[in-house]
Amino acid sequence: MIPVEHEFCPVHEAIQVLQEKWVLHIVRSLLEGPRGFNDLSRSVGGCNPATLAQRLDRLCDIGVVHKEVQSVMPPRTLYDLTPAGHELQDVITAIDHWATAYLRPGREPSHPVCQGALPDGAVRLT
Amino acid sequence: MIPVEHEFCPVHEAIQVLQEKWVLHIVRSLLEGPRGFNDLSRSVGGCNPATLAQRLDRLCDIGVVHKEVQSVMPPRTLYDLTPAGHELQDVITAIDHWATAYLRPGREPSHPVCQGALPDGAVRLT
DNA sequence: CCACTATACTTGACATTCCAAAGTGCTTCA
DNA sequence: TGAAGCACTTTGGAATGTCAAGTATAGTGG
Repeated sequence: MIPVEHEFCPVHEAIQVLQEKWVLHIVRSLLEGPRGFNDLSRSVGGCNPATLAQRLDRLCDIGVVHKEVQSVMPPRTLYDLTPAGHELQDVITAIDHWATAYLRPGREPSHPVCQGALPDGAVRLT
Repeated sequence: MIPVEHEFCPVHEAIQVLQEKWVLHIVRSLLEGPRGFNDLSRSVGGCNPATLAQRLDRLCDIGVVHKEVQSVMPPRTLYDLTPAGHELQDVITAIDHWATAYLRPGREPSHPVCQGALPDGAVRLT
């Protein structure tokens, strides 16, 4: 049940964090292993560095991501998930299951090529 | 594993949809049962009508939400989840588990009042 | 019967957020 | 020697989200 206004609701807070643009993508990438900034940027796909830096800062503050600066000049940094971050695996997995079951590409998906059979009630993207 | 660029990745698409502002909140509200527009707006909490209308349109197109207009004037509408929408319960549940385990309110959370014990690696909001 | 609330939105002006592009100083590889 | 990679930051414009007000009609309380 959703708590009434003015009560603290963990789920509400979690959604606030996870719905920020790129956050889920970032977590998903980091679940595959620690990465540097540019590497992460590529594997996330399409996030500009300004936004990415801001998201990473936030995720550090929150305690989901750990940032390890190996050298400042030349710059070399590693971003990794904290234990709390790793626990988001279940969320990503749930999304994965839902997506593969119900998501179909529309006429012009952002990342073309598709395969697999579609179940009843499949969903089309636009 | 995250597919390489230019391949269709259902998870990527799902994240794109779910990360849109208010979408997860909307789904969460509708999981509790069908609602009218204003009612939904209240239970979502803080989403303005313009954005809400747009999100609902999108979710309809995608096939996650069903809109039933009962009367146009005076206006009376019901929004409900489709079967595909209901399957998002698992995603919300996963977020719920993570949130209650790892999310702590910071010094000034948006919805105050908190309770429960905090595990190792708990996360603080800002 | 009259004021008041509620419904589902839309509109237009404003605020916030996001993005693409370019640049930084230094190292490594060709 | 020169090009590319690293981790970002800065900048101005573009997209996105928000706020307030307004619409036509029915139901409710006094």
